[in-house]
Amino acid sequence: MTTLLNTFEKLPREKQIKILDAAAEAFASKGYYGSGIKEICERANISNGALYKYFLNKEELFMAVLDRCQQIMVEYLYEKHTKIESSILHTIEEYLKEIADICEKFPSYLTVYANLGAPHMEKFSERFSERFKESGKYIYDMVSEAKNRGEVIEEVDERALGFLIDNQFILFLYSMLSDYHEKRFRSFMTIEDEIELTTEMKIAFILDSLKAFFK
Amino acid sequence: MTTLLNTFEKLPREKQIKILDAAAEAFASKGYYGSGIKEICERANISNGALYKYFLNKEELFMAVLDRCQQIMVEYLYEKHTKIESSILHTIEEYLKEIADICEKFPSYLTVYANLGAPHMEKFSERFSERFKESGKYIYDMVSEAKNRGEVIEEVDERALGFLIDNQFILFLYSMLSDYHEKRFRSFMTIEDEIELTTEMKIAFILDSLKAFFK
Amino acid sequence: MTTLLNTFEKLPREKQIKILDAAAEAFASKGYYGSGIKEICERANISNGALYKYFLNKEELFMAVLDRCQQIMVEYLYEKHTKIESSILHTIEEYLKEIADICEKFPSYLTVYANLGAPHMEKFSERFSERFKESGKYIYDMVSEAKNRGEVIEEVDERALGFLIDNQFILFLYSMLSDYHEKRFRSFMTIEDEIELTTEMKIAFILDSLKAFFK
Amino acid sequence: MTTLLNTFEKLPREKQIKILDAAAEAFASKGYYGSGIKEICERANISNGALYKYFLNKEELFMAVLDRCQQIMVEYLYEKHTKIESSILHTIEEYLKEIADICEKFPSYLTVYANLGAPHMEKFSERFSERFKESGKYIYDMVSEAKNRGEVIEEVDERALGFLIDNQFILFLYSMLSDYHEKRFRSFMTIEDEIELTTEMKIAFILDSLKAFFK
DNA sequence: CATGAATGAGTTTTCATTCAT
DNA sequence: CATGAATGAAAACTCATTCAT
Repeated sequence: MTTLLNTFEKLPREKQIKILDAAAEAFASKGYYGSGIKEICERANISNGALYKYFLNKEELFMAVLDRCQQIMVEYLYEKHTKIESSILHTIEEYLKEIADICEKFPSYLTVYANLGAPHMEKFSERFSERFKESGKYIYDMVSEAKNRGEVIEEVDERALGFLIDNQFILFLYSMLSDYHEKRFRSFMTIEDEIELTTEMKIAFILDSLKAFFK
Repeated sequence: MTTLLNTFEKLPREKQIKILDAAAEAFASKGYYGSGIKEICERANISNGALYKYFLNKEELFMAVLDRCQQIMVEYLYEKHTKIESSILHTIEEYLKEIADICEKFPSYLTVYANLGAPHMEKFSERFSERFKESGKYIYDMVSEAKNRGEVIEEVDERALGFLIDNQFILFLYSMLSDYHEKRFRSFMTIEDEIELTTEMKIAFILDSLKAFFK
Repeated sequence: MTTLLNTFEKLPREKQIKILDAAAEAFASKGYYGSGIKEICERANISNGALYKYFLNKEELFMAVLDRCQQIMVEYLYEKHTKIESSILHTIEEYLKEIADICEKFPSYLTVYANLGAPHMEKFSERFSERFKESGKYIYDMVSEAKNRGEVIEEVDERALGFLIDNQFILFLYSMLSDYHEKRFRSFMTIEDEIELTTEMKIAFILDSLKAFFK
Repeated sequence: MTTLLNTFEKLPREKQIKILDAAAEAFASKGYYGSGIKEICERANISNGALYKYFLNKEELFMAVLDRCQQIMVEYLYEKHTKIESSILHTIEEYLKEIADICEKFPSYLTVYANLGAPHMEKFSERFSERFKESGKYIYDMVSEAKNRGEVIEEVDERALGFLIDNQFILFLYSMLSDYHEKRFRSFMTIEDEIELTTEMKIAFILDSLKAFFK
């Protein structure tokens, strides 16, 4: 009488999280196809069969992880920024800090989410296309309102600036999660491998790159 | 006395390319773990055993594909731009066109390359860390020289601007290869799904976002 | 002081039947190995655990279904024919009609029963070997009495005729339950696939094949 | 370039037979769903993977076994009887002997074939429906010709007699393969369990049951 | 060298059975 | 007693890799 997902939903939240965490960790570190059900179950300390009571198959488990990704991003990123009260540069800084924060708190989920951009993940990423419109709208509004408040230089189109800012966000996010993008960051900042590259430094660097847009 | 060439290198270049193309197509569309040796051999019209004569294993084959990625990028992207003769905005435009061009010519290789950023590809991406320094340097130089020519506004740091421009390049590249990033682009440009989004429109949009930096 | 009834026997007869019906349907349509406990429980509207309170395991459940098969056959087939009052040909006709009847009333049980003949069911069919003697005896008696009444031609051995008649019964039964045997029937009657083959036609055909034995 | 079945067809006939034999034995003794691929491979002395090179899946393997069943029956049963030269009773006797013969030579295949009549095997038996027409035709012709030669009593319809004879054949076949039907046979012959029931005895019994039809 | 059949450990998934609540 | 979540061995099937020809 109950759907399969309900079996999972009936679990204590703590256990749900443990399972999703285990899956997210696996998917983040080995990718979808590289991760095995067995390993995930071991990490989550549940039996092989239990997982298939909770989820119809591996795909559904992955989807559940993606749902939690979105949940996390909404809860920690978007909901915190419903009101833009201070200057846009400050807002951007706050936003970057927030990104850094959730990347530290939920690296696996964010990684899984970030990897959706790969072409062979199209099958999974489709369900997220709606999110872009929201995200795009959010940044556009931020810029638009700032322009109304006279904070933004006249010469630039709000949408184009929004896109540019979002690109900075995205690649900052990537740099928090992948060595590859971290190295790219270092390279532009001309920081040697031995020297530590702190989040603050990265944020300052990004803000620096953007300040020409604001009065 | 030549260096001891391995069996793959002894093949006629044409056949080498055919094999690498087949592999790149598979890896691009299905990812590393999702691609099977059998399928690649069939696409390349060689026998299963032959592949293992040419490459030690799947990993080595993937590495060879990555090497060709780099080769392509050097040949088509970097070597074409050793001299910066015209205005920086024009140079950027040319560069974006070039990116669009190689994405159309070698979508699979570029896709494979683009996906290296995923954390579970770290094992493979390490060998490319050197490239960033070059790439970073190249863009930095471009900006630096433009600044010397007085094309760039004073307020912005060359490295930060270089990073920002490179971010635009990267996400433009991604948008050429993945639906996911294409949709993100559309979302910011507020273009409906039904309307075609041409490369020219994207390039114009990016240039628009950057022009505030240049006099 | 009653005998120690097991839990199943303590259930209201109605519920017992519901469970056995569910099991019989599953076993008939998917075979013993193809049927799942879960599905049976769902059909019977009982919990998974309950079934294991009633039966030691799947095998015992199957045995219980077989017992009900036998019960049904005794009740509907054998008990109805304790007295042979009319002519043997008429008795045979009545018998065939009875077979058709219970096949329509209890197709699942009859199917399960019919499939016991398969060698991989030997494990289960052993407990029925006794039944043959009864059944054989019954038919033998029928023929024997008819012979005494002078209805049967002299040249034929009662036992051999009994066997032959029983074979007709059995394959008629099979034809009521399985498409395969139905098709065989059609083939001999040279009836096209499109034309309906009624039970009456089959019975008439069988009687026709037997009438040479009777005066 | 080659279809999957061809991989199997390329094997030396001996090995093909060994694999099909192993499969037939398993399917005969445990049924389709009760038989495991692993066990079959072990019996055939091939690896698990090899089997999947030869056959797309378990179903295809089963089909191949069925094909061999048919092959055997055609080769040993039908082809031997293209001409009916002697008296029909003698022909029937020969035919029964032949059945006994192939049952002894290929018990597994015959068993698999015999079990196709079970309703849950409908999925597989469909492809054999054509065979009935042939088989029916064959027996009908045999009876028909005998009638023309004046061997058959007038009162009986050829088709009905054909059906009756075929029923005897089928249940004789079953009795060679399954204990269950063997016991049924015994019961009608009133032979004790301890006494051996030879094939000759069974054949004689059947012939006895049929002789009333022939002059 | 090239071939492609063979291997077998590994994958995802199922399911009879158990057991805490 | 009843429940249904949990178990884990076993199923069908895959695939990177090897090796006889």
